[in-house]
Amino acid sequence: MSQPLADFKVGVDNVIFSIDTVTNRLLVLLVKRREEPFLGKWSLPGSLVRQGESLEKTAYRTLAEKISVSNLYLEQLYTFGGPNRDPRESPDSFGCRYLSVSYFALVRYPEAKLLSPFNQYSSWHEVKKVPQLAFDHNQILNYGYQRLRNKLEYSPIAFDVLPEVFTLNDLYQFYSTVMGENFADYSNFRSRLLKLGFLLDTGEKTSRGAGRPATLYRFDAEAFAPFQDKPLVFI
Amino acid sequence: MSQPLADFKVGVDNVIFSIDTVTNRLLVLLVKRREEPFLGKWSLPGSLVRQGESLEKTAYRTLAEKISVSNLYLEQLYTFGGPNRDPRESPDSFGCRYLSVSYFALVRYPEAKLLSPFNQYSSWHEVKKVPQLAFDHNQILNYGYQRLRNKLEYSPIAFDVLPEVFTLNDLYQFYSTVMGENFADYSNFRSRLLKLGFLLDTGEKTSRGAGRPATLYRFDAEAFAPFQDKPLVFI
DNA sequence: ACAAAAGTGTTGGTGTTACACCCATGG
DNA sequence: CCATGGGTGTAACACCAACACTTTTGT
Repeated sequence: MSQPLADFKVGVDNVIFSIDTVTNRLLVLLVKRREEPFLGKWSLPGSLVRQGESLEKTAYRTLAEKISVSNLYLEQLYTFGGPNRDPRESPDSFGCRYLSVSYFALVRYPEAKLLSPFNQYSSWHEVKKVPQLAFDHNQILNYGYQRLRNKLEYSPIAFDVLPEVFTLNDLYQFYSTVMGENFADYSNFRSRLLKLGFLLDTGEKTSRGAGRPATLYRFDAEAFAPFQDKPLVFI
Repeated sequence: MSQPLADFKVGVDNVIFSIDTVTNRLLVLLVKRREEPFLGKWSLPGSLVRQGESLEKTAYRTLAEKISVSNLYLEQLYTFGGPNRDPRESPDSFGCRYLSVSYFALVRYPEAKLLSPFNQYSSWHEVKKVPQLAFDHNQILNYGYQRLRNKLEYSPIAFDVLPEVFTLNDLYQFYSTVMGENFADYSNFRSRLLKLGFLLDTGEKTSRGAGRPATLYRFDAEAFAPFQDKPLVFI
């Protein structure tokens, strides 16, 4: 205990993803900073942890302040806490460190309406075209993007965010939007997922414009259980 | 900013694994607590973050205080920070929260000698037989164990901790000690790894007692590159 | 010679890729 | 009747599990 300990303020920064299934774009929610440092720059939505509040609760609150969410997936990402990641922690500001516990979220796009008081300052950005962000937020975003792709390959998080019933094409669009160009061919994606057996045929069909009507499926969480941590699809 | 913010002390807890290749046991380093709370209980080695010190640096320092390490793998695991995880944070202790950023380490066993001043209070424990630990450390340990198995399947971390040159049997023992009973058969493990082509035959042989001498191999980091994030072995 | 350790091969089955093909509907 | 989107099938190939087998050493 010879060395002085660091004092910390702990904040939560959220990487909130959403998939616009109409234009097939992967989006991330950013807010424009209204104070120094980095005034006017885009940044990840974040907030400091309050008394008696768990980290996850802080993450959820931050999210709920920006958008109205009904369905989402949320998990911790990484903790960034090196000295000098925040310009405010210069020696004359009491040597206080800013620790950022980052969370990763996936929300249902059509329902994730931006709340009005923040409309001017927060908006969805296409992940491929995000500008330079405040602090080390570009790094956090990249880390989150990687995690998103991993999760999609191994976990059923897509079903947390797709409608109750969906077509196999919806699912395929969703996956290929996130995974990028060199994703598997539709017919193989299809047969692989159906063989796994956790997609229930509802019997209902839906017709979108021309073409044969598509079968609507439903995700069966119980039937999925055996596939925990096993890859669902390949690239 | 209506609600009061939480004050934090930030510590790092390490899950330090090691494989005893002689007895084929997976070990974790624990220290016996010498102060309240949980006086006398075993716990993960941890330390509070000092001024100007990065989280990773703290993790490394904590590790170096307990054992002399030359070769290791270190990565961040998870941040546990809910209220009430530490009994010290009761309302009469200023409502201060203890945040634990956990790190996961894999060290080379034969060289990881315990440093003398701590000998009485720290020791290696077989992972299968760890007692009840202080705080939420059992939870952290389990989380680390899961990560270890994942990492072994997807990353070449075994080679950070095996000697420069090793036999395929050494490698197999290493893997099956961590992965458990139902791990692949030796001959299949062998042919799979050799086919991948990042193990260089050194031409040298080694003889251990009776039996045919084993070829010594070396890990080739460059040849490994294409296999980033792809599974190396199967269960 | 024999046991022990190292290393090779075979076989049946399964998964994956890439592609061609059939089905149902709207205009 | 044809373009469009939905859905099925298949041949070639790579891979994996299990297990039997050969080779090389120490005693």
